[in-house]
Amino acid sequence: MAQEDKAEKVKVKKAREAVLSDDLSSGDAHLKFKKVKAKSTEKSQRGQKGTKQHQVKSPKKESTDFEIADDKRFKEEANDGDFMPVEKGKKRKRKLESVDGPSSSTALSVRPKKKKKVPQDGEGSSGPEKKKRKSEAKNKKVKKEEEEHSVTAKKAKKTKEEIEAARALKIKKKEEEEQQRWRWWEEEKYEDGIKWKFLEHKGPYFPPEYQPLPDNVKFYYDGKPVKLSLAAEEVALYFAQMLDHEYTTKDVFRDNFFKDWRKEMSLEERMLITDLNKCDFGALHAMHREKVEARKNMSKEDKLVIKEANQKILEEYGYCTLDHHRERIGNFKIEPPGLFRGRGDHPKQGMLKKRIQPEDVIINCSRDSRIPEPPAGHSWKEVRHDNTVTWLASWTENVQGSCKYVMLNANSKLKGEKDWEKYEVARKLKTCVDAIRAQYQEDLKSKQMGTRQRAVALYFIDKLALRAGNEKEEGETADTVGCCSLRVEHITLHDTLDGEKHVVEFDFLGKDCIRYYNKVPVSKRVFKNLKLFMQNKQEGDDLFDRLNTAMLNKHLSSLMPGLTAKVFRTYNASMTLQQQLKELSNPSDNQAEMLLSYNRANRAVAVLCNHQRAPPKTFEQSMAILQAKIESRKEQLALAKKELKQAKKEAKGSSDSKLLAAVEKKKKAVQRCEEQLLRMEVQATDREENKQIALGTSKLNYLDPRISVAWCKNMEVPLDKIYNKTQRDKFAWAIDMTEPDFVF
DNA sequence: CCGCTAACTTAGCACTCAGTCA
DNA sequence: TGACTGAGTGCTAAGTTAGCGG
Repeated sequence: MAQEDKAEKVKVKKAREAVLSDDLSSGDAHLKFKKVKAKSTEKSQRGQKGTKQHQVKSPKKESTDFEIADDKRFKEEANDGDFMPVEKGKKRKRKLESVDGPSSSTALSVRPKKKKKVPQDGEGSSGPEKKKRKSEAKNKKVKKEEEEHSVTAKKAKKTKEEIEAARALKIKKKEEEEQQRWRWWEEEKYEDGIKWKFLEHKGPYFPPEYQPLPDNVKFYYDGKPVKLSLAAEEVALYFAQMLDHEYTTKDVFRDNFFKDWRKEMSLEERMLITDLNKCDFGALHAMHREKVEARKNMSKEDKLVIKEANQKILEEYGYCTLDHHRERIGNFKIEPPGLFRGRGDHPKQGMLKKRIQPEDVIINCSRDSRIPEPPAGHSWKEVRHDNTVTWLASWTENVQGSCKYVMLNANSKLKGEKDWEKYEVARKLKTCVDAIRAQYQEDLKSKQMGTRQRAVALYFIDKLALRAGNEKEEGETADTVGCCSLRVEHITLHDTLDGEKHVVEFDFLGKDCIRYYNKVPVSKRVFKNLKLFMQNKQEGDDLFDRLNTAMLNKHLSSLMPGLTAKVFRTYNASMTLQQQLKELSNPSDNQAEMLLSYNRANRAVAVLCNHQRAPPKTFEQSMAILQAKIESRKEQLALAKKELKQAKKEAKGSSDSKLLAAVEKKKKAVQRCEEQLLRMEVQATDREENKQIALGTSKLNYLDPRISVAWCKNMEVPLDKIYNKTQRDKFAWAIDMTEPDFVF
């Protein structure tokens, strides 16, 4: 009944309708004002270094282009109207905490192992396994061929045949896959809110049970060995496993861990173990390291065994049947227990993330499907049949109290359709963005403070691609902000800076504690408004005290159905890509140059969206190596030039063909050297530019794949140079439907 | 109106693996 | 031949948004 009832109650989905038709009813989001939360001010060390890319005077082409283009859009207007005074929000005092780099995570589960030893190309093997073996066999053969020059002709021929066979099989496999692909984008869409009609799966896969410590591995407290209860021992091991990591030294982490650990202890243990500093996890830690080491050094056979076992698990739990089609599940494994690692300065870091039992899990599937069996001796929390949602299983996580879901893979219909829809909404914004921009420019003069704040916020969201910025509960998460939650300490106003007028300097931690640092010249009107918003406020006060995301989004949805703050990010990202591709790519370029242009366009978007990454650990090192290569190449070039000169001198006046040939040879050597040097230098700059910019996120989430597909078609660049297999699967809909004349 | 949270997208980092290099 | 490395993949935290119920 849940299914039917809920289906009936389903409200009109604006975004969806926006895709399909133009007559849309707007949503009925409620206005809301939350109590302003106090927040901490300290900045993370993390972003400090890597923020050049956002500066106004950036030397990089891509980062300035957007701003120049933008500045044309935003015409300066004079004179401000008068309006209501600023109401000061009530704020609590903030606590000061230092922030450290992001935390990392270490999977506890056994991972698939690499498979080196390849059995004979078996006719018996099947599925993906077969393909892999074939290709591995192929590689092996190629190597062999190179190594052994003396192999008999017969043997060489056979090898070639095998390579040919492997290639043919690969192509065949590809075709098969293509034929099996569910071309859902050619089908009619379901009525609103219905996500599926039939759903069957095996339930989530649970991590293995805890294996107690062997007797010879002991935990010591205050110098004395203590045999811990199973529950306490398990949690102790979580901590011991992380001992190499920096955050086990942090007070917050240690305190949280110790508090939660004590909850798992027996009464006696709790009485005895009262000080974390007296705990010695050394033996546990050593055991863990040994295990890791042993796993690394496992024989190929054993690794293969593990790999095959994982393959089996994937086959059994990794897929579901959705409306007659087999679809891959994204995260079918229940998250293993461990210690919570938040990002940045998270107040809950170190807390125990508990083991999820089947009794915690809600299953969602068709009533008429084979209901998944809970593990032996267990039962599900609930089995429901709700086809208005896309998840197959869910549970509540204990640290933050939020829901976790098992959902489908990105290449599934459910995800693909939603993605497509997202880009269609963004494209629709294109048709009314001028009007919206004009409107908020006008709103900058409004008599209503709220309206002015909304206008300025919208200006930031549009121009700088900031996130909406929901309020967050203090003490629950790290102190990060987005547009609506900006506080006065996050911006600095400069009447003039570096020769530019009305510059706003942003410096705050955004999602994932990634620092956003940017200096932006804004219009005089925006600047004056900001000054006004900051009047009589102090650190910790909200910049937009009359605005929140609900109000903003409500307003946006009245301007265009389906429009929300994040649509601007999608829209501006995709527009930037399209623009940059047009600007940078030259049809006469070769493929390498084409790809460089694509990457640069991609990079422009990543910079706009502030997608950063930690510089690779070996970055400096590998950069030094490259630099050394460049140097040695330079020397080679100098030498080659010298030799050329010498050869010329020798050949001068002579008509000896040998000498002339030598000159030609030297000339070519110089040329080759120059080319190689240039290529290396380009590579070096490219790598340097990319040092802390992550291209993947924008490619995966913000760039309409049809732009890239059309570009590839137009420029005759093979698509797999741009998208890897996973990405091609995810964007199958776009690859299939896009014509070269596609315009975002 | 308000607070809460379900549901879904977006995000960066850790780890693996295949190919390459010394 | 082992060490190294970059691309690809997995993991799960951290956002956004809509909708519900009091």
